[in-house]
Amino acid sequence: MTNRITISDASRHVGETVTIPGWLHNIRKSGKIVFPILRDGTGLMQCVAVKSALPEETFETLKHLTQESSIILTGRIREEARAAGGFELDVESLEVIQKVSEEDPYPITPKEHGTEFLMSKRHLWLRSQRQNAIIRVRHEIIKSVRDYFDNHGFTLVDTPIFTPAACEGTTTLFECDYFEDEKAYLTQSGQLYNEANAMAFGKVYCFGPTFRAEKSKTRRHLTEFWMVEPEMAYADLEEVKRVAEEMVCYVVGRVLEHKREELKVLERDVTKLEAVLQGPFIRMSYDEAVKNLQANGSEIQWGSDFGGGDETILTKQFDRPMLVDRFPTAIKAFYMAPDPAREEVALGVDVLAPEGYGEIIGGGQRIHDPELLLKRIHEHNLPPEAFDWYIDLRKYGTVPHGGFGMGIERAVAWICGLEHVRETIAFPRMIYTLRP
RNA sequence: UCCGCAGUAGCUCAACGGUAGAGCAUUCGGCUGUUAACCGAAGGGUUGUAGGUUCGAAUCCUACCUGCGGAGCCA
Repeated sequence: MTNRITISDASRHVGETVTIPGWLHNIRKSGKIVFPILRDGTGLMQCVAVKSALPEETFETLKHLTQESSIILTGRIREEARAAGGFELDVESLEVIQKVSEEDPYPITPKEHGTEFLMSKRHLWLRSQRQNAIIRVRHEIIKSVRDYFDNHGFTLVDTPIFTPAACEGTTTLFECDYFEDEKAYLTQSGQLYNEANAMAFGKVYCFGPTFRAEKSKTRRHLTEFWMVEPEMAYADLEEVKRVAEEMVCYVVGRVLEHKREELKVLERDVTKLEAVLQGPFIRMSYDEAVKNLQANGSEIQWGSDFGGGDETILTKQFDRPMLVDRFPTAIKAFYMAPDPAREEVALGVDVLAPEGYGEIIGGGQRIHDPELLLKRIHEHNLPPEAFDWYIDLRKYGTVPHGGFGMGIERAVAWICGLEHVRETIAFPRMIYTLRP
């Protein structure tokens, strides 16, 4: 018969006696009155326990509780301007599920800690308000990405994690020895399968984990990350760009609409996110981008890819994301369609997030001409027999098509305004980081 | 793999060739409106590891280990 609620619902239970199961986030003591801060995963609630209003044993037990002890508090909810959340619970009774030992107290104290230490306690760090807010924003981003595609005629067709060969030749792959006759690798993109699926369903997307065995140690890289990849039949580069822009705007709008509190916890400057929706994204060709960079002090030459600093120089000039297209064919994947008007550039596009965040999306139009595809496979020294099914797609009713991939963690880092992608996923996997 | 920076109490840091210290956390005491509460006291250390220089090393030198940042590659 207990009136069990969550802290996020407190405003609807003012004046009621309720029960909230949770954990002791912190406690402040002042003689005969104590203020336990209860955490239940949905928020924080300041509670008040007055010695004179409680049995001696209850008060003493509460007073000596340690941080993160699991407790169930029962009391009356009251509006209270002095409490952080605007509501307060007058404690009437207390059930202790477990008191955390004084000899081995909760390691994450309400003071400063370094990232190295916090990462080693990632399983506990997730309980903090800030980490909680990031993961909740991540959830909203993923949900809105799915909603966007679901509402625009895309069918979810997930692609395999085990693959027989590299989707894109250069990057290193994780090997797996289980399968008979040949080695398997963890996927680094669902794109090739997506193309088959697009010919079967028209518009598709896949959403799943991706693995890159790169020796990268930067704030933008994870070894295991999540990617959403739409692919559309009868679509050209312009359509790919249109969909990418519309989707990003939808996602940013949804986060602004539903996750204001979380953005506040993260101290995110929401005007920066609102600016994203104020007008069309900046459109720039690779040629223009190179000229822009050279004029701003970069040593980039036409023909090479952007360095990390280059993306920062470009994106800091605008308050909206940029669509940079028509990269040199030589630096792009074998399946990227060349511009018919200019063979040396490919119909590829990157979306660069503002404020220096850089690339969050890469994509473009694929080669649909069978002869050209075969030629490119040879030029890239790829074994044609490994791509026989992929070549089939060009033999049986080939059509212009394209799509893109968005890295979820990079999108989360940008929208949350984070320094490093490692905080955007509950248990990040990086080189040298497998635990916890 | 390469180039930088850093490892001192559970945590965040100080001491920079001459007795290892503070704040937080923990314990005890005080306080009926606290907001990373505050005030007083106590316990807590093989200074990342192994060598070397020196009368004496947390401090200087060498190697290694670990972490962080960057490059390449990418979402």
